[in-house]
Amino acid sequence: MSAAPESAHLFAAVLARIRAAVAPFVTSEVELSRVVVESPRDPSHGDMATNAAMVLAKAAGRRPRELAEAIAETLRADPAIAKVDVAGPGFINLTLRPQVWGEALRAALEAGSDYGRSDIGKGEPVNVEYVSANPTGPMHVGHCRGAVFGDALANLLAFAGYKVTREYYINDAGAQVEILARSAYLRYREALGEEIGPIPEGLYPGAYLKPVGAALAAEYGHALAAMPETERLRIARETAVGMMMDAIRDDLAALNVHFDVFFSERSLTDGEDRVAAAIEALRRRGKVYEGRLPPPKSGAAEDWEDREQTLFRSTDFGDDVDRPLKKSDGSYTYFASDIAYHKSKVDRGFRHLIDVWGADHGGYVKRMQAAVQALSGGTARLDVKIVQLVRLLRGGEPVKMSKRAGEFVTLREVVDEVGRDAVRFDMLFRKNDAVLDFDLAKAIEASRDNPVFYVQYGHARGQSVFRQARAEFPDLPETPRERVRWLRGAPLERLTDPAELDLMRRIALYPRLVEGAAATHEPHRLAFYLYDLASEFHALWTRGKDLPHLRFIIQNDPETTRARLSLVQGVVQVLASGLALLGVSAPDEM
RNA sequence: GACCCCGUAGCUCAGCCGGAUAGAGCAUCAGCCUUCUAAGCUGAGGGUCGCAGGUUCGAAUCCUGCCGGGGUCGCCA
Repeated sequence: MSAAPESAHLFAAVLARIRAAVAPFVTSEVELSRVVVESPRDPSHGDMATNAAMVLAKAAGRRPRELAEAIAETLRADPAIAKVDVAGPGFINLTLRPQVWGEALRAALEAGSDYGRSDIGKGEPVNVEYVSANPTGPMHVGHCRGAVFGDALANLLAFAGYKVTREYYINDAGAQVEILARSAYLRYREALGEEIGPIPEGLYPGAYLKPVGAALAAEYGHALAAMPETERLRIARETAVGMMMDAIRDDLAALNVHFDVFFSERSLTDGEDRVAAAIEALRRRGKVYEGRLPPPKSGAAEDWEDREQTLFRSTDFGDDVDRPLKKSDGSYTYFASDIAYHKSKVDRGFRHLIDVWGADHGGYVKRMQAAVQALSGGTARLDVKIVQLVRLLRGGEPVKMSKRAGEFVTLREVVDEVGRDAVRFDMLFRKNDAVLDFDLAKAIEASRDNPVFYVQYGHARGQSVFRQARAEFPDLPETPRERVRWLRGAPLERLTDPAELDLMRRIALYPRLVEGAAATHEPHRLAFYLYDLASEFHALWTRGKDLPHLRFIIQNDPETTRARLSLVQGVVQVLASGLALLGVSAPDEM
């Protein structure tokens, strides 16, 4: 960054300089990792500030302010830094030379759609498992948030240099799928003309199984009914699961969500018993034993039966009680299957595991993390992201859903009504672990109230400036890459208005923001950043109304115009990049 | 009974690995349209960061306890 930053990542470049400057005072890497560089809230504190002196003071055995002065002295020699101040308890405030912001913008433009990409993941494999909805019916609106969250997180991680596998766990074993099979078989009889009457209690009543029955009838005619029960239920089950998964895949595609791997629970026990193998592996590590559990503390425990059972020692890893691996009938618990499934992830070489779960599974986090820790000998880490409940509203009023009557709003209905972009952005415009109100009426509103519109409109507005500019400069190219070439050499030092500098700073922040969002597994940060960026752009745009000299296109001043267009291009580019990571389109006009 | 999440302006929410005087939108009030999309923008008022301790140069942020709201618990997936 002597004159021009070698890295497009301005913050990383400055941090590297600070680290170099503090190197003589550092005694351990731990301290160094606490040194951060940030942009201060108060502009009078300069462009960037670091806590280095305060963090290192104790270990260096010097007073913070004194240490700060010493570090400041080194930094003053830096050609990219115009001014260094020591303030408050020991902050080191840096004012960068003005052209640094222009250089950062230039670097952003040259990087194009790769701006913000990083290699903090170092190509390491990371497995992101999300949705994993039971294949017993269509996706409902509750699945949206996890789907969108997982997808955006996977995008972010890939952009941050991880090798991402997007995975869906199909619960195609167990009691629910047996019910599905029976329900499908009933629909098959119905398709053959039999009068089946009301669907019996305990079976799935949904009409969505009628096509499954019809398909079975079309393929097997009356032959299916003549088969032994286990055989015909197997066929009914496989057909039903297959058709449900096709429907789920279609629904997910409507949301622009796609997976690399669909992992079948049944496959764990189909050939060799991999659940048994997983339990055995844990037993070898001394984490499985036969024992008794205390009775449950709450609820109606009338069917509680004190017996010896196979238990996983999850309390060794901070869980409250040890967890059963087998039911009283000898079959595996869901947890046991899940252990085998996560063992598969570890065995496939993943050390970074991320599971996206609904809030109702919150109680399972500890035991699953315990299992992964035990399975991997502590080498793999499982981060479980809980997505909280979504409350579906229309104009502020809750949308009525009656589970008993089988009336639930499907994912497809919501996407069809408000569009994929609104669903995705709104679901991400909130921390994952806080409940979210999703208002169908607001989601399609074209106003500042509606964040997705506001951000997309920022992009469209930027593009419209270029359409307008083409009237003035007929040779202005359309594609981003050629546009950047056309803008090369523009006098960016003419961008001096506070609103322009704000935007340049915001653009320079993008790579750091992406890294942070990826590292903390928090896509919502990106959504908020884009909102802020769009807001600053709208503000600048409108200033041109009052102050014509601030307009992007200046009639007889092609060079200033090129500088301004460079800024607009930066905005457009970052908005497009960020929206793409969130899986939201960036329209050229609205 | 235990565990998880939440508690920040009247409302909805941000607050990055602890940083300097806690931010935005809505709502309220006062303004801005012969001009690149007013589908927008500018400004003002408004907060004991649930409460009480602790950790330290420094706490909305970390720890402990309480209060309030939501969720989960069992060989159900």
